[in-house]
Amino acid sequence: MEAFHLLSRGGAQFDKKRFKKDVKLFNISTSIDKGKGVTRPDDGELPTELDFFKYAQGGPTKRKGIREPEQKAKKAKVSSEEEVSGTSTDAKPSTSMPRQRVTAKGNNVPAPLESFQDLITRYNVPPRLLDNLEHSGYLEPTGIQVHGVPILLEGRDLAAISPTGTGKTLAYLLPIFASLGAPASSSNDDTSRGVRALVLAPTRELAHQIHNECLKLAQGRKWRIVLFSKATASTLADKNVRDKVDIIISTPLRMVAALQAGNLDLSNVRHLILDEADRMLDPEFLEQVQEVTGACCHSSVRKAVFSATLPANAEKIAMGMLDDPIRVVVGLKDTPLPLIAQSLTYVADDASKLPTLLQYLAQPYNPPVLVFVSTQPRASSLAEELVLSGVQNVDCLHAGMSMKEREDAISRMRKGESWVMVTTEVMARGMDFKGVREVINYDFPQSVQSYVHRIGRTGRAGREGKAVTYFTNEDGPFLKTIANVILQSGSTVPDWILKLPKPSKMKRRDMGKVKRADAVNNARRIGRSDAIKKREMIAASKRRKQKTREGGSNEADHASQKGELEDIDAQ
DNA sequence: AAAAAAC
Repeated sequence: MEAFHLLSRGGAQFDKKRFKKDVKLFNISTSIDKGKGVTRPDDGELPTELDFFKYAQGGPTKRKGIREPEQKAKKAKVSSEEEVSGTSTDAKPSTSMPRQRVTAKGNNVPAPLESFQDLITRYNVPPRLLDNLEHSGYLEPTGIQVHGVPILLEGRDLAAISPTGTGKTLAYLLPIFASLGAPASSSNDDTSRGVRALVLAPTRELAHQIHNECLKLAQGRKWRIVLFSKATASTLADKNVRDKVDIIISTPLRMVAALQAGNLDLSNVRHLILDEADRMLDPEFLEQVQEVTGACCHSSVRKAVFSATLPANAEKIAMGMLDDPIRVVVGLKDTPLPLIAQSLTYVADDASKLPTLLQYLAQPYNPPVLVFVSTQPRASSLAEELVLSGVQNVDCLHAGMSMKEREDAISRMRKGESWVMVTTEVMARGMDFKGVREVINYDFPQSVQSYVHRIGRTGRAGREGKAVTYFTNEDGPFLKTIANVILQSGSTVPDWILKLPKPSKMKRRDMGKVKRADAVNNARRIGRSDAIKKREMIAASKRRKQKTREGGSNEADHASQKGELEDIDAQ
């Protein structure tokens, strides 16, 4: 009984506090938005359509990964395939979201929603749920909600691909709430006993955020919605407590631990959601996820995967998990939103990054800024350097910190007390800080997926955003790939970057070898012209080629780089 | 390709 109290009390209290905070933040940022929106009314209309056609017709910068799915959809005019053009959403009066092309592929695709009111007329959804939507500021369904919600409500499996900040969470929570039925605590019916919905996410912060969203939308209902943690997991050892839980939000490993301890029964789960699906299907997570999905053994469990990115290998695994799935794609897969203004900044080498960032922060900027680095130590030390350099309200968040420190950092972020947040991949996915207008990739992202998710922390819910990515000579091999992604989503990149050799033909240099931390050179480099940057990058790419031909040693590489850099400096 | 995150 005590355990039971701990469980429900924790949830309820947190709910109210969070709810108020979120509402405040939300109101402030929307009012700012309206002002901005007026000055640029056409935003969001141009880029989406233009870009699709540019690449569908095979422009000079076409990319295989983007063209393929679109072409397939056109070639195979099978009756079971349905293409929904943007026109279905065009009819709507006014949405804060930019219009995006939607394709829904699969057997008997349910008709999209016209509005949230449709939920009452078509699916008998309790009006209270719609009230909660309205109170939370959700007035018009987004593309993924319009298409995804009916699919889930009609009990179909779904693979949903929709850009960052386009309302995926609501798209899967709404159907869960609409079809969950009576709370387990007030029911003797076996079918509504115990956990009936499970949402898996890759980080605790994201699980936490999803949980808050749940509490907001489920207000007035007596469902027990549990954010799985060490404390809550242990309370579930009591079967009486366990049977009264309706929804669990968790990271995979926590679930695995509880399953193995025998403290968890997932045999009545009817809704299973993988958020950030491609991340969850990464080799390191896959086994854990499979163990959890395996434990969801009810014959009528419906599964859905959601992400803004879904590389081919992840999609294959996902589709294998789903039963007669419908695949919905909003916008272009693996592509950032056009309303994020993206740019690349050349910084020559690692030592040049800090002065560049300090210079940036010395000018007026839009806090909070999210700064992404590649490792935990780099996050800590950069944050420290910024503080020492006199930058105000610097925060740091990575998974090496204690849970308390992590929670505090998030809370400062939510309250707007953080101006510069230095972080790792832990924050790259799913986190929704409505105020974030700028993202800086201090360290070059390690994949297109990472890039798309990182910069997707801004430009959320129809707002504009700005993303800057630093690149060094060492980042050359992946520069063109990211440049193409930028181009594809409506931003521009310097011509000379697009003329770099193909990434596939370059071999990545061994890292950590040549670190020229010459402060004088660094200071000079920051102000260099494009022409010089171009020379340096091409020289770097030549060195890489030569090195792969020779299979060269460290010293040889060092010497040749030094020589070439000195040549350039001399001019 | 590679670090991060998951407990």
